[in-house]
Amino acid sequence: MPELPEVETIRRGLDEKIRGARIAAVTIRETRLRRAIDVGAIESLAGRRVRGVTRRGKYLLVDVGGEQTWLVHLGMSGTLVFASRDCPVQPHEHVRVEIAGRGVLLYRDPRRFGLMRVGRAEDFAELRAIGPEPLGDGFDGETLRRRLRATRREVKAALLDQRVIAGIGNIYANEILFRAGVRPTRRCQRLRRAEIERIARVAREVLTDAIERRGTSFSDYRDSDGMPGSFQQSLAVFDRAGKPCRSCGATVQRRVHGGRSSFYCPHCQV
DNA sequence: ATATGCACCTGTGTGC
DNA sequence: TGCACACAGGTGCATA
Repeated sequence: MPELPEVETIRRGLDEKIRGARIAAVTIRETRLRRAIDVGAIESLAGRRVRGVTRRGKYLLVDVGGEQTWLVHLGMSGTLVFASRDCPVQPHEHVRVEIAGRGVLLYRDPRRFGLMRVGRAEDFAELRAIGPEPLGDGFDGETLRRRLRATRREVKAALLDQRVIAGIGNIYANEILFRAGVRPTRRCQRLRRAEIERIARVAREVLTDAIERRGTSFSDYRDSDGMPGSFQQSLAVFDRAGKPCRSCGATVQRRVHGGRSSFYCPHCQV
């Protein structure tokens, strides 16, 4: 579910709520995520103090000092919601982290595609190959061009590949390509330099706008306050098959590639 | 290298 | 109302 804007929204909320606080206790109710939770490792968070919360792609990194970091990926349906200390156990609440004097942090994940572990940040294999941050300093058309020109893949598949660029998922890949005027099926090698420049530029625009709107709550995404985002109101093509393009009125198309839906305007996107 | 299919799970919406 | 089925924001693996 959550892509870069949703994870970033959660990061900002959490950083504000738990930075500087001590972790009082950890309760694990369900270990069966995508990979089984290492109970001992997660329980070792108890007693540590939160230094800050950062993000890499769709991963959250909670620095708890002593060279240790709590790594969390929310998968498709994960949420990290901050609640009061007396909050009753919620459905699909797999992990509860008590933050001394502040409240509790609930990790909920109905589909259990998420992941969490504790270790040294530089040892996390899943972070090693992640591509550049689209909102990072120095990300531009040239950065993206270098990573796309060598491949014959369809451009949407490349944007979804976390090794090519960090944090983009199915919603934002579709929205970025719409705003850039490029069809999802275009081959990377055949893209004009100006098109790649546009993709890089609108990627930053779309992701920035979406963070301002606190993410897309197309069904069940919630931020760390349990509140939905509002970027779904700004979606141009995602989940709008059969509806008129907001720009030209042509009918938005849906196609499936590699098991994932692509949405595009046949008139606005070339 | 790349494409495809599937697997991991639960929940929701749709059509019959 | 019940049931079957399609589909969902992610990732990783096996296979061709």
